[in-house]
Amino acid sequence: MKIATFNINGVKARLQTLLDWLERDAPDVVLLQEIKSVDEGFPREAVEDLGYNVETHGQKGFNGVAILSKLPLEDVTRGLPGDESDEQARWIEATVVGNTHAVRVCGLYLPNGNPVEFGADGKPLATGKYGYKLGWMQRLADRGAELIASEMPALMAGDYNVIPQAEDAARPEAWENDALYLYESRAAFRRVLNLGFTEAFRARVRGPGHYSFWDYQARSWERDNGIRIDHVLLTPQAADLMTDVGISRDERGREKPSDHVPVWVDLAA
DNA sequence: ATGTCGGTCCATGACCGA
Repeated sequence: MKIATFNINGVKARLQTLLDWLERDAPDVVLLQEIKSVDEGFPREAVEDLGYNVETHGQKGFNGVAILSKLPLEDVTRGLPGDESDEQARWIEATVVGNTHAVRVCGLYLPNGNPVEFGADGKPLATGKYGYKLGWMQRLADRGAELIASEMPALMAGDYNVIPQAEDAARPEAWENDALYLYESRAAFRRVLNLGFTEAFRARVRGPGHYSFWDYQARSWERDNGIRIDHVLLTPQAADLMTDVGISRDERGREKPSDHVPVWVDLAA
């Protein structure tokens, strides 16, 4: 069961790019972020024609997540629990019924968190967009703890908007005061890992030079000025099933690319 | 280099978010 996460930066503007990739790569399950579309606007038929079931959690203009699956989906839920007042569409989960296992998959688009406000002491304040990010990450940890406790094969994958370590940025010094790399963001990410999750890519690959995002600006792709912010976190029962993992870097060099590329895992499920 | 995209809207470019 090949499961990929992909921030496509607008499903309508990226439809041909998405369809070409789906045909070429044939993932069984796709967790999409930043569809930037309401549910009714999602190009459902074009994706269904390639053999996918489609479940969306859309929002007008911004955010929006979706699950595409060649395998049956059950028990779909939308929205990250823990704050009824949160109206941003950043979380969707479902159970994928595989040949040998059922896998709970959670697709997430973690808040960017910029701009950050700093206090007189120079320390970041947990206010505004950065406060929303940190609060969202606490709710993520709460949901993650439930998944760990379930003792089921499960994963949480998506655009985490967190650079976990210096080696995950071509120029870490450029991100020092950015919400993607501030200590509190990385600490919150590590708290989620410490619940018992395996970060799929780093379970297999070490060292610098592995990125999942290159900004459209300043010739970032041409200079390989990237960051690794799209991650797949596996419960122990899912990690035991992992047979392969990768980042589809080449997608960034194609026609009309997203600024992110797919990150994928293969599970023996 | 305030650099590039995608989306929205009382649009024909300004703004917002990333």
